[in-house]
Amino acid sequence: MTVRSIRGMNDILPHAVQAWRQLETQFRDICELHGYGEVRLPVVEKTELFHRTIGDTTDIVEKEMYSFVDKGGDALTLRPEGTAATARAFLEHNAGAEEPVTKWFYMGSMYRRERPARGRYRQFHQIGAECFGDPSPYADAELMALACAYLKSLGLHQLEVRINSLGSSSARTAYLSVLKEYFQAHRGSLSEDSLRRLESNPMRILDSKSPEDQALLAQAPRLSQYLSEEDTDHFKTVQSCMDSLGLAYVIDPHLVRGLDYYSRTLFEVHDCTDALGAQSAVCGGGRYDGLIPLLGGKPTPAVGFAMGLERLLALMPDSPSARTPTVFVVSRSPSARREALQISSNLRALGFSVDGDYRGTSVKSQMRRASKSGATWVVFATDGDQNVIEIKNMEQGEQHTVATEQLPQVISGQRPPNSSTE
RNA sequence: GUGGGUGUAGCUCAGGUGGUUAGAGCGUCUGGUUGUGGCCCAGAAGGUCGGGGGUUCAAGUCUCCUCACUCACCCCA
Repeated sequence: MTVRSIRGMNDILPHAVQAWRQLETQFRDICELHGYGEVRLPVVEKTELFHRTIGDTTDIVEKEMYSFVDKGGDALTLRPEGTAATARAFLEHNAGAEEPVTKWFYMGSMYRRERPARGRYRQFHQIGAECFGDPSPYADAELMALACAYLKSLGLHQLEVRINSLGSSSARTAYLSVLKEYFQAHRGSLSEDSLRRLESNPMRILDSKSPEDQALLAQAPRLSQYLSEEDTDHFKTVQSCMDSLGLAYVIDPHLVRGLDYYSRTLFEVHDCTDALGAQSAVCGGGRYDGLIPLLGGKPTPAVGFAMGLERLLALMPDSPSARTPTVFVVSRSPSARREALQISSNLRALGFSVDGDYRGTSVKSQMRRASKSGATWVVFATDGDQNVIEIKNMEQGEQHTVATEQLPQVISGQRPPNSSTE
């Protein structure tokens, strides 16, 4: 048996990389338009970082992390997400002391030992943006605007932005106990999954898909009733900002997060087509004013989001591979291959993209490859006179003999080929 | 993690009730007259039928296990 790649960890071949690059460069551009700077952080962190930020009871930490002990005895983990490390770096470099507001973005591979499915892999790629130091609702709105601008720039339109507010941690604690009480009182009619969630993560019951739970959910106490006046004002301002920016959204009272450090604004962007199946969320984010203190920093407001590139990719129309040379060098005979190599090298030094075929196959075969490559010019290499050279325009089918020294100008279109042999 | 579906050439797929050298299209390669592409034509290469056990005179076809992919759930972005 030949060695195969790890389950859930995929190769990305040249024809696909084109689309990946588009996703990445587009994100860089949009982030920089919004005043965000790129950070590049390690793929491996101390396991403790994720225990402290994500929490010990979540599925991610409990059973999905790639954790190991290295030869020095340190407990390390392949990062399962990007926010924890970004916050760690923010604190480690004391970035908050240099500037009042720190706006960073990142892109990279993340690792989670989940069961692979469409749009979900064990090595997957996320892009994300985090803003530290600004508690205002305007920061939330700007961040969502960034996310929307990015998705729009990719040509994705069938999307829905869902927002909700979790309120401050005190409001949420109060709500949580009421909610727990409510579900306890009706535990007989809860689905099996939700019964489990009642112990591990009661808020999660709110976004249960089980039909058995729906009736109960409709009557469940609303988080919005437990928000403080400041929380409510904050959320209202977020909404009015979205309105004035012309960004459509729906308020989803059942939108929740399992993690404790989230506060106030929460948002997700979902795909409305069925292209992703059950994995319809393409972007998730929100405010996490409680995160930095978990890492030992002083209270620092923060908002951020992350998107999975595999899911975005699944929504993108197929783009043609763009590895198209402008010149294809054809060797008239096997002995002309040395000259073909020389011509290619000279043209490449001038910045032309050049391909060729040195296998010594027939001219016909080389021409077929030249045609398939999409090159606009074929240059014929021969053993003979090196002062002139024959070239063929593959779009018009015209063949010309030009002085070798004029070749660069002709193929770049700066000088018309003067003589024609066909 | 739970439950379903699928797994045959590089790719997309055919291969009723088990029976001789496993097929097609696309792609690749070589040709179709003396050195030149895209269309067309011909030929060739390429498969231990995901892997391993079992039943059988005989298994791509039945059975068990295993691996991979995929869908739903779970979880998440």
